[in-house]
Amino acid sequence: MSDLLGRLRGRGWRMTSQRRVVAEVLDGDHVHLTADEVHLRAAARLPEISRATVYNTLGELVALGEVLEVSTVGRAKRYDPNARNPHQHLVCSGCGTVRDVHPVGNAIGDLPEEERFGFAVGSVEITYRGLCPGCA
Amino acid sequence: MSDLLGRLRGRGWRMTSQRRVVAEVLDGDHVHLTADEVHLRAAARLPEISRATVYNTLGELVALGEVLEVSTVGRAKRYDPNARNPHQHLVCSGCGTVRDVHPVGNAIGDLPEEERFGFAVGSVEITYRGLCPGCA
DNA sequence: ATCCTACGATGGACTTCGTCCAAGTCAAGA
DNA sequence: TCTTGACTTGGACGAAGTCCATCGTAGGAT
Repeated sequence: MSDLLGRLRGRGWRMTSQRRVVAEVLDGDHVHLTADEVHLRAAARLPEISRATVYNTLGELVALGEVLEVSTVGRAKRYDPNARNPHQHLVCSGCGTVRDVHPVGNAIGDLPEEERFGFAVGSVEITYRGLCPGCA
Repeated sequence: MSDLLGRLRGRGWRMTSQRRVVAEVLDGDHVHLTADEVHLRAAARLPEISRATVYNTLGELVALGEVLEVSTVGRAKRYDPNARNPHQHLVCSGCGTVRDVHPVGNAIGDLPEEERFGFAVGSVEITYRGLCPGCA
């Protein structure tokens, strides 16, 4: 993530203060913010930034593959900047905390041909659920 | 699913025409309706049924473990009545269609101890993504 | 069979999350 | 520095879902 700005510039992204701030907010490991949290933190540095811009920028980062959308049942989407490091998620059923994890094995390979129904399977998302030490 | 009504009655559910209709709509394999679709189909049989009742009933069925919520990024939740038969999902990135699938292997076992961060991991959800034959 | 009452249904307002759009602004190449 | 088209803005809009006061009724009690 540290050189995200450089990579984006290399892809012809017009660099604006808004985009810089959003990218800076999405920095680090185990960061899983909602769009609203991103907006809140971005607004701390750039008070007049609009919600629409945050949504636009997050959408572009997702399209560029720099950020992943994490689906959390029933809640707002979360954005995970750790897209360049393939990983899965471990979610606490109590408090909703999310950790990045790295299971071994090949989950796509585990899906038999006759279970694919002609789909071109491109990716797999795995979500482990359980109680974190604090909630147990 | 066929004896869902009996099981529910056995748990002390008050049986109403609305609940019966919702339960009947959620019948069969590979059924993954959104709340709105459930409402639409229920209303075909019971025109005055309200959206709130459909949401309430779906929520109760989920709480009772008779129905699963399937999270689909960016779209409405879908409800899967096949909860008693453990399975995973294959989702079309184009049209959102969902199929039940049964991967081989042991996904929970694939998560190394040092990647569990002290969590008591109880379940795992796997979502395969790709394009269905129609969308490819 | 009928009566009672607590549980369930209703529908409309409200909230949350997200998208769209027309107008204004500005990064960066000429 | 000038120009221009890409970017930002904020408010309206929309979809999905929740809440709540009120009404209706399933099913036990009589």
